[in-house]
Amino acid sequence: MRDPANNDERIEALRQALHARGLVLTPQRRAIFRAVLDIGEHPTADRVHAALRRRRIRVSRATVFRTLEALAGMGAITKACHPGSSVRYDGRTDRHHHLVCTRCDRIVDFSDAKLDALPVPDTAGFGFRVNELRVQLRGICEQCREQEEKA
Amino acid sequence: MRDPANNDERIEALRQALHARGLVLTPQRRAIFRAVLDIGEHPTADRVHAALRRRRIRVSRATVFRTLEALAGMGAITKACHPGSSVRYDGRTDRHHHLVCTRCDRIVDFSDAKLDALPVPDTAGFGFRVNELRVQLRGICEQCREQEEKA
DNA sequence: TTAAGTGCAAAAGCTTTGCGGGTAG
DNA sequence: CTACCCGCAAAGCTTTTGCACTTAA
Repeated sequence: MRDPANNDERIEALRQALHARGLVLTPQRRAIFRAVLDIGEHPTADRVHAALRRRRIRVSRATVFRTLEALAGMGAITKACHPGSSVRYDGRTDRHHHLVCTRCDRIVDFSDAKLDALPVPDTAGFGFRVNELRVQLRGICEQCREQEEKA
Repeated sequence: MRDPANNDERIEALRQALHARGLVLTPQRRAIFRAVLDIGEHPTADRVHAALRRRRIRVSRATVFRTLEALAGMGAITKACHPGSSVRYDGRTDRHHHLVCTRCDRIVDFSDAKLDALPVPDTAGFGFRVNELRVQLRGICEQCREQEEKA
């Protein structure tokens, strides 16, 4: 997600998606969206807010929460599944998979052609309309392992 | 998780796991553990606390939070990955998979032999020690779809 | 005696909501 | 004018922490 040309495309797509709903791409929305794409690491709302402040972009916390929720609602970004206690947003909307550290809740993207080719299993009877299949590899990340060794 | 004989086995296993760490299976810990197993639906700490109160079992909120965290830490239960904003616990520790509703954060277990047989992809270079592979099917649950149709 | 365990209440962290003022069509 | 939009502050959740008291080895 550090391809600036692609980011421009996605911002343009966002503008259109907003417009289709009678909404506007404000400077705040643009900045919040860009921040999620730039940070990459499945940030929390608070992390996005902090990143914006560091860049001297003034946006209120409430607007960050509202906007991230709205962007996720219209599919411009997604919510990442995680074992922790605050919502994590994901700039990627394409099919991909996650390594999840069960110690520190870190989430790292990875891709795997075989996994991408997996057919969605039959889950009729559960009443779900399934939109996508994602694989999670749960484990312990390098940093947590190092910390563990000290103790 | 509604097999009472199995629950008894698991409580006995928990007693031993605690004992191995110099800890004790107190009435509170037993009740909290049983509640997670009985509820089944990947409850939050607060949901466990409410369930216990409904059964007239008095346990403080702090103890519920502390205990669930400890049980997860020693592997007696797990944390479920979810897109929401509060920790979800899972009584199951065996390999299984989840349907996740991206609208209401409902989590439903499902099993699939083919998925269980999936080899863990090569993720050398990420520094993770991977312990398990889980598949998530993200979508919209029946209740949310019905609600959607009304609107 | 000592360490573990719990409840309570306060603190801390995360998220939503209500409202007032601003702004663009 | 009328929505939309944002910031602010308050309210509402969720989770952790400090402390006092109890209990069991």
